[in-house]
Formats: sequence, C-alpha cells, structure tokens
Amino acid sequence: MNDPTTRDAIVDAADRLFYENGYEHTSFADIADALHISRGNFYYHFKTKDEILTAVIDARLSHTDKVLARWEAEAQNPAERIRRFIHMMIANRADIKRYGCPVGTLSAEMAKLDHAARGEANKLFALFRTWLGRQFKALGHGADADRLAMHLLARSQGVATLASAFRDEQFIKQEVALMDEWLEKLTGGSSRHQRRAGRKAAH
Amino acid sequence: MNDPTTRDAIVDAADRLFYENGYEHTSFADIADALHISRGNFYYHFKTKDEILTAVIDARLSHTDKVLARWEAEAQNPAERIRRFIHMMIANRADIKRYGCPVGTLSAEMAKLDHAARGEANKLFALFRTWLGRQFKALGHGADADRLAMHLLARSQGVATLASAFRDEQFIKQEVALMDEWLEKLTGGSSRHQRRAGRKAAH
DNA sequence: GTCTATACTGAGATAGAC
DNA sequence: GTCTATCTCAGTATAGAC
Repeated sequence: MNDPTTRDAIVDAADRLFYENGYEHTSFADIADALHISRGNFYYHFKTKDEILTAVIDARLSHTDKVLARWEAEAQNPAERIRRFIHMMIANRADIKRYGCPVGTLSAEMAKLDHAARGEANKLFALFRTWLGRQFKALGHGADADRLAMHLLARSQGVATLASAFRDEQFIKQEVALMDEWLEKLTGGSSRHQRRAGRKAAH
Repeated sequence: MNDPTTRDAIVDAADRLFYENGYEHTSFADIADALHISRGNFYYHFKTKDEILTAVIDARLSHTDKVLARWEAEAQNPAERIRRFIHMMIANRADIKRYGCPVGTLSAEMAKLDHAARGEANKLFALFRTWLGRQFKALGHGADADRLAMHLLARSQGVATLASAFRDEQFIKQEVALMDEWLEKLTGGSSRHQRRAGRKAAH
C-alpha cells in the first residue's frame, strides 16, 4: 500500500495477460517479464497467484462500477443507458474478436477450474445484471426487469463467443443492430423520442 | 488401431475431463487415474497431449455429424429440425449449468492458448453453423440463412455462459422458450401445423 | 523495496523390463 | 500392451543479500 506504482503495475499487467492468455496459462514469469521486474520483487507484493487474481478481479469490479456510474450520469434515460451497454461491444470489438469477453471468459475458466475465486469473478456479471435490471425497471418492466437483463447479458455473451471463434468483427455489428432493434421495440419504438424529450417512460 | 478398447477409453475419459476441467487443467495423471492405467501405457497410445486433444475433437466431430444426420432424418421439416437443436439445451441442462457448452468453452480455451488445434475445435461450431444454415435456407430464408444460423448459435452460447455462471437451469428453460417463439415467428407461425400434419407429435 | 539464488512440486515425456 | 522407473523442465514459492 505504501508504494502503489509497482503493485498497480503488476495488477495491470496480470489483468491484461489473464484476459489474453487465460489465468492458468499465465505464469509468474510471464507477468514479471512483461514488467521487467524480478520474481523476487514480485513475491514481495503478492504471496500467491490467487492473491493476484483477487486483486485483478477487485480492480475490474471497481473499474466496472465507475463505468456504470458514468453511463448512469451521462445518459438521459434508461433506454439510452442500455444502449451504452450494447454499444460497448462495438468499442471493444477488436479485443472481443481476439480474446472474447473478459467477464465471460474469466467466469468460464473459474467454473472449469472450480476455483475459489469463482464467486468473486461472477460478481462482475452480477454488477451488470443488477444495473441493467434497474434500467429495465425504470422503463416500466418491473416484473420482467431481471429476466430482460439476463436476456441481454446472454445475447452479448453469445456474440462475444462466436465473434471470437470465427474472428468476425462484422458479426458483432450485425448483432448489435439486432439488439438495438429489440430495445427499440421494447420501449414502444419511442425511445429515441424519449431521449429527445428527456424523460423516462412507462410505455 | 489393433486394439481399440484402451485407446477409445482414453479418448472417452479425456473428452469428459477436458469438458469438465478444461484442457490445460487436465494432466496425463488425471486421465490415467480415471482409467486406472499407468502413464507408461498411456504413452503407448498417445505420444503427446496434443495428440489426445486432436483425437477428442475428431471424436466430437464425428459424434456431432451423426446427431445432426439423425435430426435430419427423424424430423419432418426444417423448423422441427431447428427445434431439435434448440431443445438440445434442455436435455443437456445439468451439464451446461456446471460446465457450460462443450463446443463454446473448448473454442474459447483454444483461442486463449492460441493453440494449434483452434481451427479443428472451431469446426464443431462450423458444423452446426452450416447445418442450421441449410435448415433456414429450406425455410425460404436463403439470403439470411447464415445470419440466422449465427444468430441462433450465439443465443445458445450466451445462454450456456450465463446458466453456468449463475448455476441457473431455470434460465435455460426461459430462454429456450424465447427461442421457440422466435422460430415460430420466423416460420410465419405455421411450423406447428406442419409438424402436426407431417407426423405423430414427439409428445 | 528490489534483487539473486535456490528449493520444491507436478506435469510432460522416455526407456526398458515384463 | 502394460507396467515401473526415471528424466527434464516449467511454475510456484522462500530466504536472504544488497
């Protein structure tokens, strides 16, 4: 905690390597080499690989928290906020094409390894789930809010999986357009007007 | 090739273990222990871990081929065949909940490892993709057949990912119902009539 | 706080006896 | 075809010098 730079650099590098190569496939040497630091120095900051994983997940959680709060603040209405979520896939399409979704692939790996951090990793999913659920509720879909949130999460996960398998960015754009349509229909086709009017609708 | 039993037993056990624990996380010892054979015997049949992986993928490919051919033969019309694909998720829901989709998780792991067998593993996806595409084409969606096939594949992948993350079988049923609706709409709501007219209902 | 040296473990792989 | 014994090497982890 005293000198955050080295520690933070380790977490950053580990975050990236876990995403690109997988948690298990990433060794201490890989992280140390990426930072040009020695393994000994490494162990001064983290005693075990699990500790790094926890730190990486925590960093992702707090980063996601901030992003969701920003979307909440910047976007005028729930439909627009949900659209931000959907269009995140466009912004990250190059990474998604190569490595899939960082949330989904980590969660899947933790499930296979039956790793202790599985619960922590899934909090990332839960974060999006509750946030999306809140938006759908605000749109007047109180009873179905969680179901809709899960549905949209699943759609994006599927898109990431296939885009990565077939290395196909175009597919991401196609499916994002379909999700936009779906959202449009859900908001009674009035969400663009709503945005302009600046109010939350109950359909 | 002379005595297929031991070799086949190895492929079977490896198939299961790769699915449940991941390829990288599965060691030779794990497979040997599962079969109660020695590691030496093991290496008589397969020289490297990659060889086993290739054998496992080949086995999955030929198995999938057979299943798709059976659906093609048993179901009366394209809509009914697509429904078989969708409902496969119900039949396998217990495994999906625990370990995700065998096709999607292997493909994702190969992508992260940047493994030589990535192309082979993705042939499993391609098999479903072309088969589904053929059904949609037969339904009269020639221009959109591949897009629809990819869309449906993505939906199922997403369902598997979320069902596994949240250990939620109910979610699979919910989403399967939505996919059924989607298919119904796509076939002009006439597919049930087709099925009833064609054949004894599958109960 | 950072480095070097080193111990320990398990996984991949081989040789050769039976 | 199957086994035991053994080798190598990468990955995890620790101790202690600077």
